[in-house]
Amino acid sequence: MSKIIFENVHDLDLAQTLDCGQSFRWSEREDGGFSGVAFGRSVVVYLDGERLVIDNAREEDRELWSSYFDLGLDYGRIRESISRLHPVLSEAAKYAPGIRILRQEPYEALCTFIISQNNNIKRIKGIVARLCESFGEELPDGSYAFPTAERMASLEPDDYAPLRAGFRNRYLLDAARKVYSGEVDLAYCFDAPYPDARAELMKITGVGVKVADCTLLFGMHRIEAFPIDVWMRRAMDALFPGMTAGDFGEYAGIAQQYIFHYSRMHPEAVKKE
DNA sequence: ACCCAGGAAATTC
DNA sequence: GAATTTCATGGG
Repeated sequence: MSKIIFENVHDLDLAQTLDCGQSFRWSEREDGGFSGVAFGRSVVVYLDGERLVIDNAREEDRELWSSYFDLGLDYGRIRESISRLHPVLSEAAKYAPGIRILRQEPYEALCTFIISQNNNIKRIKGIVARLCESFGEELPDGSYAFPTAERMASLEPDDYAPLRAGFRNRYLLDAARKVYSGEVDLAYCFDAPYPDARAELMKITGVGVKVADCTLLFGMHRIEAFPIDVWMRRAMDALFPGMTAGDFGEYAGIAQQYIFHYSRMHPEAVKKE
């Protein structure tokens, strides 16, 4: 195992990106790095100036990690572009300029955002951790991969009880079975027209518009997606009255992340009364 | 005891 | 059909 190093990395802040509610599998270490698992690889990542270091990684996975952190996209340019759309959006973008949209595993994004509904980030992380420890493959360092749809589809509803995910248990099972059987085609969602991709995911019980949008944004890198949850609803009402998802352009998903993060950091600015 | 949490299904009007 | 209630669980 060795280090993969990416030079001249801009517009990346690991805390803003890994701890902003798009992924639930990273935890910050004492030394400021983050440890986590993606694509069945357990690594530690940290920033050293403009060098992004992926530790405990294999050199052959260089492209995988470049893709995961979306290093091919110029976020500085995009931020300039969307900042011109609205002055408040410009403020929000300035507040967390290091957010990037990760390219997570589609099935993992699907499951974690099913778990996210009517839930909070701290508890989501706990349920996801128990899901991986219960049904995911154990990795050499003792951590766990995200479970496969095949494994999850083979279980019975009662097997999900230890996750303490409540009413979401049957949603997870339905997602696993439809993905494993091919009834829901995740690969199709990468390139299909947006409404069709969304409809494909909504064939799953427990997947509505918002969970579908999050899955498309964080699992299929459909950055035109603009998920609206309770925080975004408040922000839209308070800061962008009259505007809709379509007004935020082809990079709406990135704008959405700036707004979501800004709203959570400034609850008084968006909460009514 | 009550309210809320990166919602969606089930029920009721 | 649109509006309201319910759904588990845990923390404040």
